[in-house]
Amino acid sequence: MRNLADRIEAYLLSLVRQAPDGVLELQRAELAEKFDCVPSQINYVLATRFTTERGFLVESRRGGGGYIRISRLNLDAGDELHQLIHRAMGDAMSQDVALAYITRLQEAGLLTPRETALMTAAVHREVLALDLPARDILRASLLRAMLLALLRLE
Amino acid sequence: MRNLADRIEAYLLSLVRQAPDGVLELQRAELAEKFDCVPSQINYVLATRFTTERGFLVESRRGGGGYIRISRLNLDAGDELHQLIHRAMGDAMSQDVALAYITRLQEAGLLTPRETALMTAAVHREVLALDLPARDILRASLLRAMLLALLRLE
DNA sequence: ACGTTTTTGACCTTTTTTGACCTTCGGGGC
DNA sequence: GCCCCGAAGGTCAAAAAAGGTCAAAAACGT
Repeated sequence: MRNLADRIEAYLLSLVRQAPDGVLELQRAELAEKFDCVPSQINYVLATRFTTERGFLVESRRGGGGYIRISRLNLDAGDELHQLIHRAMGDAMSQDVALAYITRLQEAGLLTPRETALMTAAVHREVLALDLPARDILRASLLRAMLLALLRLE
Repeated sequence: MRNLADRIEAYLLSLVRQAPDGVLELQRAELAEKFDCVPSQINYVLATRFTTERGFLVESRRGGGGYIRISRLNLDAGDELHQLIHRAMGDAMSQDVALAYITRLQEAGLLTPRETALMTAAVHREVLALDLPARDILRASLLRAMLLALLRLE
């Protein structure tokens, strides 16, 4: 295989596939050791290959007993959400647009009334008290994170 | 399990759950002995895991016949939610404290798993990408807005 | 030759573990 | 009653154990 990053990707991919619940946990230093590379190479692979766009979730913890966890998102179920998050949504969003998305998701039966209320409240401009270019960026980040969280539960 | 602190936490948690009235009493030295660690490790676990935000009260007594007592506080009525929003919640909140509250509300049956996931995601520091005094203020405002929104639906 | 992707390394942050030293309480002896 | 002693538990900071970030250098593709 061509390069280190690709080899590490292939290795991790095979481990994730083998994992019964699609969840893989490992130590960064150990993996770096195995491939005889610097630890930050692992971060590079994770950042470029195991993105949410490709259907992965990466979490980690520092300190004694730290780890990196890679899980596969269950994509079939929430495909509509996934599309929305990665294609339609830009990295800045006005309140109106955000509310329109939320409403649409509720109408599609993807959000309960309580969930809709929650998200609607979160996205309001008085809550996100920032000046304007920043506020719209924060709103997009917030909405994306919340939708991603739902995707992860499927 | 990954590390000592997590193992001790799990052990204590299981004992507290088993205790009929949610009160557990133990000797620090004995527990340290059981896990083969220094006694102050126990204090570390208590300080980081059995906090009031997570719904625990820890008391202790020194000297002969000394002990450590862990009790679970309960958060039942929606009335508690009011309290949380108006009083307990200052105008700035760290991620840890926010997560602790959200977890407690879920445990009290006031939030569904999806609502918990939504709020948990919203409150994360990578999502709220601001510098520090501002981030904690925004987080408090966001959490308050989301909880109020749920309260209004009742 | 130029832009893009990969590789590397220096430096940073978070979390846990450990140990030296301190405080409080109860009981015995005076 | 007062003092001392041993039996608890408490505090704090250093060391250790992870993982993260960022930008420069190298390699690659066209």
